[in-house]
Amino acid sequence: MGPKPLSRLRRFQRAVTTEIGVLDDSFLGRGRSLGAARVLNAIGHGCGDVSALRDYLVLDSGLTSRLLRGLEAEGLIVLSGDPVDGRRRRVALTEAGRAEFVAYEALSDTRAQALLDRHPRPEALLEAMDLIATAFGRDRITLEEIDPRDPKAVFCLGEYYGELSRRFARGFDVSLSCDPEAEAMIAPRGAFLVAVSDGMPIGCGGLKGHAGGETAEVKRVWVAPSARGLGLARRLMAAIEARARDLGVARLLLDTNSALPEAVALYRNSGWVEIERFNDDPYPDLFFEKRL
Amino acid sequence: MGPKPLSRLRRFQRAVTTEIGVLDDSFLGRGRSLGAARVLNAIGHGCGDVSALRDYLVLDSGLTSRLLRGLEAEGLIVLSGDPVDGRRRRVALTEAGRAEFVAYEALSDTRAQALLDRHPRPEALLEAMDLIATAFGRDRITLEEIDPRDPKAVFCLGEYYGELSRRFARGFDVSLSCDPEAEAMIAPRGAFLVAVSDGMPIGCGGLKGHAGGETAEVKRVWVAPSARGLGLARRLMAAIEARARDLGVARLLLDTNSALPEAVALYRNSGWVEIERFNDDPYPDLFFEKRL
DNA sequence: CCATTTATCTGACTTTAGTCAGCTAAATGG
DNA sequence: CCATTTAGCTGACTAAAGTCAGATAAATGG
Repeated sequence: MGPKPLSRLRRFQRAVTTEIGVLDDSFLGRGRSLGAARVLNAIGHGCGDVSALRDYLVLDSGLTSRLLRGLEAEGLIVLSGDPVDGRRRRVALTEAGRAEFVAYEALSDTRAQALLDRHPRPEALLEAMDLIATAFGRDRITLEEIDPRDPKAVFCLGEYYGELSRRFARGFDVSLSCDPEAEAMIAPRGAFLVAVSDGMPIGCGGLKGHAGGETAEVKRVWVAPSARGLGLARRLMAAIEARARDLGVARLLLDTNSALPEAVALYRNSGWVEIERFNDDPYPDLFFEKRL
Repeated sequence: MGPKPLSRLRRFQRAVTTEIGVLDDSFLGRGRSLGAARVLNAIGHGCGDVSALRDYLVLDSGLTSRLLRGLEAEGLIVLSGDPVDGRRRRVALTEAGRAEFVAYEALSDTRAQALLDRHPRPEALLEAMDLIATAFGRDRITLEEIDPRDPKAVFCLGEYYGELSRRFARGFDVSLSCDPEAEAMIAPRGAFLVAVSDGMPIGCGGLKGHAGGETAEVKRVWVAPSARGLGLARRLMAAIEARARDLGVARLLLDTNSALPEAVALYRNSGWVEIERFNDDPYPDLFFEKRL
């Protein structure tokens, strides 16, 4: 019998606390206490008001106040009253503060890079890190409707195409497939959704509509390998269907390939019905329909 | 262009510091400071003398002394002089100390279990954790010569057989293969090595010898998926060859299968020469020799 | 308008972590 | 044997983190 799950988790904990602890050290060494550096960093990352800061860093209100006073005295931040609620205070970096923030970022980037450089196969390491980060943050995965030409969307589509060319026996070439024009996947004709976990795009799905059409197509549904098994594809499909209903679509179509059995299984057990081929795209070999 | 390696690493860092921080909290909440709890824990995990403790926890000698004094006053530990070196001091848990240690362990096990339970596919998560823990601790991977019936060896062999049955088109059944008797892989006839990373077995390899024989066979070389790409197989092979030389072996043999191309490539580029079939085991289809 | 709540600030305080110099006793290397 | 090194102990000290009880001013709910 091998190592138990708990002992594996504990081993991971030991490994990570030492290695990742080194990254946290980059908050020291600029003549400021860890607390002050953490506050400066949180502000740099967009914590615009004091109460948000307290919540984020889980600090006592007295302590927060004192740390802010210190940074203010150094000329790194400016505090101002909130125009809406006079009790609240807003906080922003000064020019000097931004410079300090950038210096901290550079420091921890250097250390992070060193950590990656020491490793012979960084890509495998990063994939494992993505999986863990996504798993830990899975309650905070959000779906956002964006332009399909947005960098996040472009990233997802690129990964999607790459995966198809790996999984299809004869590869995949976008230019041979019916690549929908961007306008077809933007409201009011259609929509494009990305799933985002802590700023990182981990899945997508498009609704390709026709002007005023009652029929639309679901296209480009993809979930990052690190996010599989979390029910994200189902959630994306549900969101696309809901959005289609909003846009007045009565009938949804999609085409897919039997080389993607997980996707096919999902369609079959969520109300989709197999139909005859409805286009002459060379890649799909399975066609589905769903009435909304 | 997708997320950069650094931002992926930083995202991992954020995810892990919050989630793993929760596990560290289990060191609080028993009325003792974090430092004292860490010391108690290290002793419970086998830090038998004070200098080892200091090294492990990276503590100042004065601070260590004070923390030990505190635990001693609570009646949780006993200090004694080292019989060999009178300057050193040995430390052990008392009955009460062991009870406290167990209570801490139970606390963090509960939290760790909760973390695993929240996840829909714990096995994928644990595999990613193993990969990261092994990668971070790769400078501390040790090779140990053990009895092939030791639980660590048995675990590795089980994983090895499982992998063969997955990779061979017609599966793998140990009973049909020439399973070496344990004595053949124990000195002076042979040897069995395991690679250990922070207590976890992550690879193995056996040297199967004949009594007083000049020829021996390399068997059961396996590296855990989480440890691949670190050059561990090469290191194991080198250690087995060195051990073979020590035992007076002049010629090494091994059989393998073309379904394991990484292994075959390793043999070919490290001095092994392909030869004719030398046994009637049904599984191998490639045979190698190396003169020492 | 008034009582209550909320966000922030201040001063006084404690605990913890960690440093440093100096001490003792044992071991080590000629 | 003696000078030096090493392991551990102690006391004095500092910095950081965190707690707590008010104080103040603005918002909120009748």
